[in-house]
Amino acid sequence: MRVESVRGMRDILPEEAWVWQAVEEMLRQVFALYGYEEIRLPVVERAELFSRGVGETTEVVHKEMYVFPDRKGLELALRPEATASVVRAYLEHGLYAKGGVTKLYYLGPMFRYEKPQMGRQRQFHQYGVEALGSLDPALDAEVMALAWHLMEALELRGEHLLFRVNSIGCREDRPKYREALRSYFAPHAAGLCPDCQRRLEENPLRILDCKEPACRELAGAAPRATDHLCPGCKEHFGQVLSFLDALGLVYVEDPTLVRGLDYYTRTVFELASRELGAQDALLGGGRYDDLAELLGGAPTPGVGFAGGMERLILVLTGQGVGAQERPLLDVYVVPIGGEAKRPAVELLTRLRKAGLAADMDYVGRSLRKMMEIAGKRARYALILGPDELVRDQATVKNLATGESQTFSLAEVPERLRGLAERSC
RNA sequence: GGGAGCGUAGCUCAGUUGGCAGAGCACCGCGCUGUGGCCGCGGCGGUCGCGGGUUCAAGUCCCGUCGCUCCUCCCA
Repeated sequence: MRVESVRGMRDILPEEAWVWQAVEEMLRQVFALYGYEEIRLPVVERAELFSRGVGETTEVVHKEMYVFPDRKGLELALRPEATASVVRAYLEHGLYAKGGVTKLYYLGPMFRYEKPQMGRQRQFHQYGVEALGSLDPALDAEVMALAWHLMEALELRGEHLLFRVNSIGCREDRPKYREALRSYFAPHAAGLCPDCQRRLEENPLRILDCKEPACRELAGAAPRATDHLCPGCKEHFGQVLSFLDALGLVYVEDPTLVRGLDYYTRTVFELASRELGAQDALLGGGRYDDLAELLGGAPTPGVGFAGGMERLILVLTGQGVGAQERPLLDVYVVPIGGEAKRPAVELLTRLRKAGLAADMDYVGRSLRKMMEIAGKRARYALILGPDELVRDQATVKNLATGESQTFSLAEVPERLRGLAERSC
């Protein structure tokens, strides 16, 4: 049988890849507006980075991570997310030594062993930002504003987007809140779904975002994380919300919002789209003030988020982005007869050196066919036949208007550049 | 991990109670090597996902398997 790609890992073909490039370009521009610089991280890390950072008991780590030993038996993992790597790199290279807030962004593939479906692949791609070194609630709000700015820059229609925010407190608050949840749910344990009965012991916070109707109903009246915050966390959350208001950001406070990664503290948020079906989270993030310590570094607060490229592009194409024309060639060179081949090849090179995107046929297509290809792919056809050659000329045809002009071979690249610039 | 549906040409899909493998689009050629879009004619293109089974005969029925899609789950 023919060798095929691995389940959950797909190719992004040119017809789609150019949309990715355009989106990535837009993301980079907006990141730069907020003072973020790119960091490029390895795709493979020590498995320990994630079991310590993201949490041994999280689904992402203990059920979905690609783990394998290298040839010397070192436990490695394909990264399931990038925040732990960013913090690892921050500590490893002493980026804190520069003082102030370190703002980093990344783009790249992540890996999780899940059942693939629409908007969920085993190799998927995330864009994300991390701001390290400040506890300031204004920074939480700024990170969220940046996320919203991205959506606006990409012209995502706001009515399909919902920003949810919550605070899950610090490491002192969390055990207390967990206990509060346990004692609330314990008497109703029989009414919970089997998963949640297990969660009651392991991680009662996750009962809150269970979608089982019975669990949801119970969760509705459950104690709220925001009622179990220490004074410091309460103050912080209040400040975050007031900065969000000041920035004019529309959001919903959602006391059931809990994230699946253990490193989150205080602020957590999520941006969902109604256009995505079951996998509706476009991006998610929050604060992770203990992560640096979990990884053996000095205490360093941080906030950030990560978004899924595939889902972003799904929403964008759903809104008709990418339906317009792909970038065209400037020129398609059409030689007529064998004599013209050599000058055509030479001319191609000169066109390209002049900065014009140019191509020609290499499979021996008929003149008519070459013109047809030119009409589809290029703005101009450059016809080079015996008639032109005797005069050292070429015919340039504007494929949108059908008009032709004749130029001397020597000046063709220059003249075409002039035409191409005017028509842009 | 649990549940459901679907896999036929590059793409979108027909294919009757089991009886010769089809269409449209795309691609290539010709009409028309001196000019693309329209039209006409012709052509290329298939391990019917894969492997078994039932049958005189399987795209069609049965079992398994892989893949995709949806729900659940998880999250980006």
